[in-house]
Amino acid sequence: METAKPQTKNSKVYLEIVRQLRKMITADGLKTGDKIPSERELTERLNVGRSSVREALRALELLGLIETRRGEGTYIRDFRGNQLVQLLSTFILQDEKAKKDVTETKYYIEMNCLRILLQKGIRSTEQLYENVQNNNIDDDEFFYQLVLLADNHLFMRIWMILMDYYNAQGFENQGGSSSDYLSLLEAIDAANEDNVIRAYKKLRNLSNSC
Amino acid sequence: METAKPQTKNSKVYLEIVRQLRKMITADGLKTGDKIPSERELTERLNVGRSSVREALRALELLGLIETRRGEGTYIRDFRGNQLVQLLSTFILQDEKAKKDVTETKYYIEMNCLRILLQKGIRSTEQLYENVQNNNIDDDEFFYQLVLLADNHLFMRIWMILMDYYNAQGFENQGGSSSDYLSLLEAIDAANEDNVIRAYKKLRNLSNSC
DNA sequence: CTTTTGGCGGTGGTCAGACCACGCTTTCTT
DNA sequence: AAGAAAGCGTGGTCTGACCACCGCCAAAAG
Repeated sequence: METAKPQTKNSKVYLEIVRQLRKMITADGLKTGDKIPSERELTERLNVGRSSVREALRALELLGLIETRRGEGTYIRDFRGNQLVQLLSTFILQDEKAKKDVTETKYYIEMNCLRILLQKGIRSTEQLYENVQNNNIDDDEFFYQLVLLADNHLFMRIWMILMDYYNAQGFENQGGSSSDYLSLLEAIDAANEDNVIRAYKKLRNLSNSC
Repeated sequence: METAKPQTKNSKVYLEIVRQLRKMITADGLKTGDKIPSERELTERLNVGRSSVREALRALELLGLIETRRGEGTYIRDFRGNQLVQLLSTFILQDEKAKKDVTETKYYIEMNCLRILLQKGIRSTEQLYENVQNNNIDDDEFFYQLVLLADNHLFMRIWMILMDYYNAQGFENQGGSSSDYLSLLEAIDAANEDNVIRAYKKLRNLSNSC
């Protein structure tokens, strides 16, 4: 019989349940879309009250990590941090410094991915060129593709979160002209790091220093 | 009498409470550190059950937006845009591929911070030189100081998480000789980006490409 | 008088039980 | 066989109870 009673006096039951849940997920190899045990079953298995189980589940739900369907059950969700970010940004993202950090971080992550592309010898895709040439450019989509190409799951996750934050702040639309995007793609395929960074900075209207 | 009963059939009470809470905070101009009404008072004011209030509060707590102190109350928390990353990462970093990404990401983040230092014209501290000269070098501590200098809270959080994972995975010991660290510091103070990156890569035993 | 201490009220933490709303499956009716 | 109804399991919500903890203040001790 496992129990989710907190080991230390400070920790709370619902946090312990979150941990147990995570453990359970990895142990059973549960994936996106899979069902997790019902609230009442968790209550029994973890030997805690149902309200505590619900506190844990509601918290995870607000985070977008799980999804609950009344009358059916609770399922693991594909995280696309939407609601969460909107919530957070309107809530506490008043801090000006935090906003700057978001922008700065997003830009640096994007540059990282560009550098990774060069290092790994990855080239742009036809798709990207087509969108640029058709003047059909969505900045988020454009960089989503690039970050995806970099093939670093972690950067992808971080970037998506930052993108959501960035957009949630109601900034004026980013990005430059389609020629800027084209220059970037060409620099990538030419495998010239300096030009890539230069093109990126022009696209983002960043100063040339550094 | 206001009520937090969901307007539509789909929404849940605890989500409505979150919204009301947000409204309440902006309306009353509450800031970081301020106290919000007690659970029982919210129960009355919003005309809902206490368990629903708690579900909302627990969710916000897990998000790091509020802080609860038993016997005292619930307070708005100093939120610097990232508790989020902390939590998400523990859920995201499960698959094997991600582990390889950890190293790559950590290194890139560190390089980002170095570049930020140059761009912002920040120099190394005496402390850093002393530690290096005394041969008293802890790699984590060394880069912690540098990342701190970069003054980007988001990068700091991400880096700390990555550091934890990196160390937890029992990777071979990082870091080079003290002369490598010294070269890096000198390159920073010379504000020469190429040399900084070169010094960093030597320190980390990375290839020169890219 | 000052200091200590004990109790009281308020707060969060947890549990148990009850009831409702909903989706699905099975069974019964037609 | 097709449709309708009942039953079961699930999440959603509320209530009331009890505990642990904190801060305050009056009463007791010095």
